[in-house]
Amino acid sequence: MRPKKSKEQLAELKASYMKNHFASDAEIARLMKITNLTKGEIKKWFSDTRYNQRNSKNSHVIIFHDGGPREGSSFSSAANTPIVIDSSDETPTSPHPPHTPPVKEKETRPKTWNPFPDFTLQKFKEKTPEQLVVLEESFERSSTPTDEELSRLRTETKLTRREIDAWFSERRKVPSASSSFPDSERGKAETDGTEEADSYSPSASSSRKDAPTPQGSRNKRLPGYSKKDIRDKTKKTPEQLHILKCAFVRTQWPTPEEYDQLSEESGLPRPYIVSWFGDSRYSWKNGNLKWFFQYQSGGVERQSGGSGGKPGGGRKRRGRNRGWGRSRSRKQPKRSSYSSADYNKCPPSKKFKTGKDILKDYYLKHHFLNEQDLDELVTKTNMSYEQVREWFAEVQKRLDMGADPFQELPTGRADGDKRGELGETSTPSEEQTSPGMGDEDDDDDAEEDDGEDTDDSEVWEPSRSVKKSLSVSED
DNA sequence: TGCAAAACGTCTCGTAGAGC
DNA sequence: GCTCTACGAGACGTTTTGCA
Repeated sequence: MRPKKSKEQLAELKASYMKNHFASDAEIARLMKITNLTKGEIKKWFSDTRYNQRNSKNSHVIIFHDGGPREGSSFSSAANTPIVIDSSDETPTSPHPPHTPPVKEKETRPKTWNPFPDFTLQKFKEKTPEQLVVLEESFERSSTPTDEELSRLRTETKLTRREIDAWFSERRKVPSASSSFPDSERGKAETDGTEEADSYSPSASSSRKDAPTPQGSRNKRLPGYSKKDIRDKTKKTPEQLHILKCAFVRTQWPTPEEYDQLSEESGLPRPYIVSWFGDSRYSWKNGNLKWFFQYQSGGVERQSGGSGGKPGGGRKRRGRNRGWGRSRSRKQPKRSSYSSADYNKCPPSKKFKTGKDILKDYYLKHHFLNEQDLDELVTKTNMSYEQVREWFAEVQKRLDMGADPFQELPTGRADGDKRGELGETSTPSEEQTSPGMGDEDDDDDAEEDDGEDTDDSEVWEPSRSVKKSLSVSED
């Protein structure tokens, strides 16, 4: 059961939303007091509301009546004022109401972590000693709370079901509270009034000294701990990193099952793994993932301390190819499936099909790139939009120069040639749209991808960044 | 049963710190 | 200075839930 927010809570949230679609810290603090919701819940509500309003059918003009769309409870005085919302969603500035300056979302975001002294616990979704007592008591009764119990816990602790679930999940990993939750740690947590107790789970219980602190979110800034302490606690071991890196080389978008599997394999909490993959993708996209090629080239086998092996020469693997924009209608992309054994052995790349031939065939047939066929080409070749365009541009260029247009053309990583041809000279941004596309089991995946991706190709569109770069290149 | 709200999972992106 | 890593924030699409 997911308890809905009460009318009063919604009214307050909506009233606040009316004033500003991006709640300030002060406003959130106020809402937290009034609504008894956590900061995360409030922010989530704002985020979802912005999103939903943009996507709603008549999102250009949103009117919150008193008490909201359904209920007629009291509401703020500003509630009768229509709000014009730009639903273009092209920039993060759109959700801002007219009376607020068009500040970019990223600019509104604090540059650094901003302490929130009065609401530290909520801010970090950390649990108070009282909450922990309730949770512990419940856990002692049953390690797997019923829905009823969850609801009760939620009511009592004011935590979200997700948080409670996560706590139980982590708590179950701990053999016993006494052994896993050292007094010193508990004392610290309690005296700090932080959720260190919450983090007692793997970090304190695991023999892996670097095992991080899980509990749903990976981010736990613990007052009383130095940043170094925190980083040390959350730092992954070389072995764990190796497992993750091997998995990353295989696929940059693991399935949920694979995340689970990796979590088991590495002993890391799942959220950490998900985050790590996200970070790695971002680094990869920006060309900052130096270890990637070492792993991909097979130069790293069973390493025991960071990346090693022979450098360079590897092909990037396709994870989620063609750039998966935020606006993409998101089915789960086709992802590789592999056994857990694969995680450790970083299987060597194998030869895969080339998208070059597809492009060549297309070119021979049409002699130019028809924009309408771009999606299809991207799908078939496992190349990015940019790469396809690049390929055609190169053909044209070579034709203009009177050279053989098909000799060693850049087909990107779809056929593994890009590394040696364009890849070495391409900028990270040039590579960003199709991380590691094509390669090894893409031989197989490519076939499957074609089918599945084609299904979603109707709704897929390149990410904003891709679109942007494309439009630039078009210019 | 259909709709709307809420929850959920995962994404990208920017940034800071640690280590080399 | 560079690379890697961790973290915070918000966006987005899907699923679940509650209610008329």
